[in-house]
Amino acid sequence: MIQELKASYGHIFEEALINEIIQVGTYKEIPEGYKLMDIGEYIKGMPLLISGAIKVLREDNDGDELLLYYLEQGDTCSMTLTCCMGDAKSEIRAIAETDTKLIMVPVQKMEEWTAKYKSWRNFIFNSYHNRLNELLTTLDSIAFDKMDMRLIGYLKEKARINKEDTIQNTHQEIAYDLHTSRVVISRLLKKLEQMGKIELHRNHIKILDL
Amino acid sequence: MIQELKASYGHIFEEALINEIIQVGTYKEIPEGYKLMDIGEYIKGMPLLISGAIKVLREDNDGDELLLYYLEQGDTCSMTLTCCMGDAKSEIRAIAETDTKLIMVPVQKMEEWTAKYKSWRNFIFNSYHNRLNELLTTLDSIAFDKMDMRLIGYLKEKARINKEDTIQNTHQEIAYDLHTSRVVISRLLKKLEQMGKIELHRNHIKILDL
DNA sequence: GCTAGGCAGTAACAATGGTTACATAGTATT
DNA sequence: AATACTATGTAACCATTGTTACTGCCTAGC
Repeated sequence: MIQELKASYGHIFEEALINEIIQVGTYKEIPEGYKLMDIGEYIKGMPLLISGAIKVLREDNDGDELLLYYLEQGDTCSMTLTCCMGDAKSEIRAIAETDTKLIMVPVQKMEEWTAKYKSWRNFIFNSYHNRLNELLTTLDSIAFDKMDMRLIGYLKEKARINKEDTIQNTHQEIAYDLHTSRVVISRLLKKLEQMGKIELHRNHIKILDL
Repeated sequence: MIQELKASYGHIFEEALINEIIQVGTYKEIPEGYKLMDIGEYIKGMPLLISGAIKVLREDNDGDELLLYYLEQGDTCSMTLTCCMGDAKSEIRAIAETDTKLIMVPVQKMEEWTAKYKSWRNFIFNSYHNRLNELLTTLDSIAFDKMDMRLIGYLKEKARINKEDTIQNTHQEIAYDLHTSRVVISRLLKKLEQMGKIELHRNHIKILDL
């Protein structure tokens, strides 16, 4: 844990803070698909991501989902950042996209460290800033783009996150993430294949030239 | 300024902080329609709203707009909150929705006060929290609702913000805010009128029962 | 090999929203 | 009052997306 913490956060946190994290934090390895947080749940701790990726989702009234963004190494969940103020419930669902290593920090420490460590303040403000900007980017694509562009963006981002040029998902799963129907995705994917941009296979999609 | 600051923020900021704000802040009265901030601009100060409302917009590649949310009394612009970290440019446009009174605080103070005052930390974290949640609500309505529901929500919110049951806007202006076309808005408004929910007039809309 | 279940392809159709075009009605300017 | 401008009403049409239904295909389990 100590080595991995230093590798990921050593350059942004001061020595004393690193030591405090080591003392109160718990190292966790999360398997792909594990649900870290659900809507309406109370927030217990804040995760500092060391490796892997977490997908953050929003849910509509019918229980259908919409992918918001991914958290990666060096990120934290900004939704947990306000938990220390009161009994804030989660507005989002978080699921491990890949096997993930992280350190869980008890939320009580957050307020304390914010007063104490400048590097922690910077980290927290940066996190908020990044999350807000990610949300805006997501909102842009939903509000301004048509489904074909959203799909291309989704495939690119997914490939980047998983460090592969193959998307290991069914059309149905993609449809859930983009909040549309399987038929729509199949239709658009077929068009992309005909344009020579991807190759379609059962349960996976090979990206050629997006 | 002092009285108005205390009336709006006296119950959340400690005495010493109020005094600092009085020393370094500048009181401003902003007329309706004034552009406080545009996309790509560097952020100079953070506004603490005393009265009035500010609409916050996002822009697409064609220069068309989309209303994100309103800032009201007790709010601050969370986009400015990260400016102190580096040279962050604004991602949004902010325009006074009504005549607005606010206090501008130089951004350098933010980091200093975050270390020094617990009430300031709470305020900042609360602001981020509220802004994130507002953004999520906006995103929900764009992603999950159809235009008729978005329009109803828009009219309700606009009436609430302006403390009137009359919306002083043309169909074209509403269309801009919702990122759609005037014809679509006219069509839907006419339906709402036929359902007895609103009354249409030139340049304004009377809300009956939304 | 056979079968059941999940996955993908596709057609046909419906619903929603965006576009163009034009008519009409207020309002302001002269 | 004549004119010009802006706001609104509405029809017709198109594009995109969503829905339903049915097909065949692959694969795991028997």
